[in-house]
Amino acid sequence: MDRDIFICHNCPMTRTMATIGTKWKPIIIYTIGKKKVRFGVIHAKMGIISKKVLTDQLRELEEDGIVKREVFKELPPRVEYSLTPKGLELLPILNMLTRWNQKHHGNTSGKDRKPKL
Amino acid sequence: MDRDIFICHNCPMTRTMATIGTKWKPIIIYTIGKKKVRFGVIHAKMGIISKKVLTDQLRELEEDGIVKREVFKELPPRVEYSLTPKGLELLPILNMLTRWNQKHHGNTSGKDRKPKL
DNA sequence: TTTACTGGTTACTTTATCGTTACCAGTATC
DNA sequence: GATACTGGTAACGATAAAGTAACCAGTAAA
Repeated sequence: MDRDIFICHNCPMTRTMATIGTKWKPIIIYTIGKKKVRFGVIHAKMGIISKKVLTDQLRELEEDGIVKREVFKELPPRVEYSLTPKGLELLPILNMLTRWNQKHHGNTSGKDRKPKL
Repeated sequence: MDRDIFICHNCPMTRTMATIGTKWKPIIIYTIGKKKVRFGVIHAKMGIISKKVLTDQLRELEEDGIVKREVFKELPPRVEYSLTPKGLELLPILNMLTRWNQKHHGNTSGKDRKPKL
């Protein structure tokens, strides 16, 4: 349901989660990093996301000004993605999150809540 | 499906998202903040999450050592939740995320991707 | 005796998100 | 002519996540 009136609706954390809080977006941003990468490379690196969902999420990230999409008029098509300045500001924050997780779990801890992928 | 072998599985960002990347967890952590709050207060402040899901998410956060749950032997029952030291380390990072969002959207921008709540 | 309170639990339903499959187009390669 | 390439799109199906509704228990209040 689409409720417009509730207490937490406009709290900053809720809005932030709406923008980048989906399952894949932080991982996509993290995968792109400071580079310019092609769609196929992102897809190969991420390995398990479907092409359809990756396309959808990249579109939303582009719409939100987090990711820049460059189309080269070639065949077969070549499209490169990179983070905008706005997107680049997220990287250190995401890195802090991953360092927090690593500090508390290490890289290969068996006790991690396993990703549902 | 539960796939055990893929490229991005053990990347730190994926593991981090598995731990706190669900829709509600960052908002719960943000709502608790530095205080000790009762279940009913968290629920009232968040406003739209169901009791069942709030209970479930708090349980997982407790299991992951992010949230501390204190039961007082009273009737009707009184349970207070607070962040553990591990959980408190997340707060500044979540605050950075919300500041990033506010910097780029402001508090009431109509252009935000609306939370699907 | 009935209602209210709190913080749950459970079975089932609904919604959101993700994935599958087939298709597209235009060049290059075989 | 068929296949391969890339980066998509669309319709449909599957799964995960969230929500609903009813229930629980034991005191207190009405």
